[in-house]
Amino acid sequence: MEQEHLQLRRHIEEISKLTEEEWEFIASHFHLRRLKKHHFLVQEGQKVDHEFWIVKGLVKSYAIDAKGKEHIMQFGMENYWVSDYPAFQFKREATMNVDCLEDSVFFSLSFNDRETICHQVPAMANFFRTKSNLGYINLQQRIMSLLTQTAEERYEEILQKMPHLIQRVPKRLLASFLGVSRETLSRL
Amino acid sequence: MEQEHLQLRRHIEEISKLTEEEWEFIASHFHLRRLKKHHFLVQEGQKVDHEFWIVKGLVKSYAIDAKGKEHIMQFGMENYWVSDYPAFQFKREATMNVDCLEDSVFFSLSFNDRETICHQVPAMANFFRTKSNLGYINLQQRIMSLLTQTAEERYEEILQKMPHLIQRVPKRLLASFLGVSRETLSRL
DNA sequence: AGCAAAAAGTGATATACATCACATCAAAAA
DNA sequence: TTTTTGATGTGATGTATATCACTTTTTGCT
Repeated sequence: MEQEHLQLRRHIEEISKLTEEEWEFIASHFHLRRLKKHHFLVQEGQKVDHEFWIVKGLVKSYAIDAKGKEHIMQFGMENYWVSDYPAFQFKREATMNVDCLEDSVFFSLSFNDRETICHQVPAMANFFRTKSNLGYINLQQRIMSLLTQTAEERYEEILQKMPHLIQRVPKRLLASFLGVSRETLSRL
Repeated sequence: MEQEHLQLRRHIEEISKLTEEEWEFIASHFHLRRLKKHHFLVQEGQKVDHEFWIVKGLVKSYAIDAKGKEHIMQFGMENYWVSDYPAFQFKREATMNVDCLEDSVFFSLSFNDRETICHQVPAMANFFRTKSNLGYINLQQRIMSLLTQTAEERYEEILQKMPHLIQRVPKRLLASFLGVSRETLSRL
């Protein structure tokens, strides 16, 4: 089995153990893709049929507001799941973009294939359930930090909690993720 | 079958159909509870063994910051799921509170029972998976609104999208949910 | 290496919003 | 009903952060 598939299997089995048969079935629905820096996994206005799991590299998902300003929803690095989830879930056109900050390798999984997998392999329903729960908790914490903390406190916290990410991301984008202007961030 | 259980079954079957046998098994793990206004479902510092599904009434989940200010994570009304999810998931002590804004009736479900249900009844793993996905999307949208919109825009939006909720919640709490001071909200 | 483009730093100024203080009004409790 | 408590409104003032304009530094191309 190739390196990338092994990595995916390990990621899943951290939460749900699989039989060989289940794994074969699951793996057959994931498709390996590669994109260079600056290329898009999801583009605003287009259909979003897939979610993505990053094998290697770094992407960002973000929306552009009325004034043309970019607001970052998520950074996706190794072993992260990314998409424009509202569009993915409701089969609508993307309102977000997802593009590569680094040359990236990732698996893509279609909505229908994910549903098939979850209904055929109960362990996978539980895997995605758990992942979604953890993502939910993560977003709750981000909301709390937006409600309770100053720009400076949020910056300090992310420096502590995601030191590896920080080194791969320009401060301009970090500022956007934290909801601060790049000038203010630069003065902290 | 009592009214409350019927309501719960309908709620689940909007997403996943159940056999009679499955339903009986599931229902046996939910416990009906009642609390008056101002009483707590979850209290900061205590263990959080349960999540709750509101049958009737209204609750809020919130954290208190260093300065004693209350920040609302969520309002939970009829058919909403509520808990201190970080504490619930990781079996830690609550950092949030959940209390009743109105006299309330709700089901409680323990973490272990939820896991049991999800592993015994695959349809329920898919039910909770879907619910969690929808919750995740909801939180993403809230984050985007915190990053991109002014206090006024956020207020207008919630007035439009949740008119029924607005009428049951004092503006003071709405302000806290939106991340604005009550004085500012009053001037919008 | 040499040049263009992007990132980061910094001063001056503007502004959305918070905070404080107090008045009014409505609703629950005694 | 009277009293108390909580909710709401509003002025005066303060402050964190945005915005604009420009410079310096770093990175990526050719």
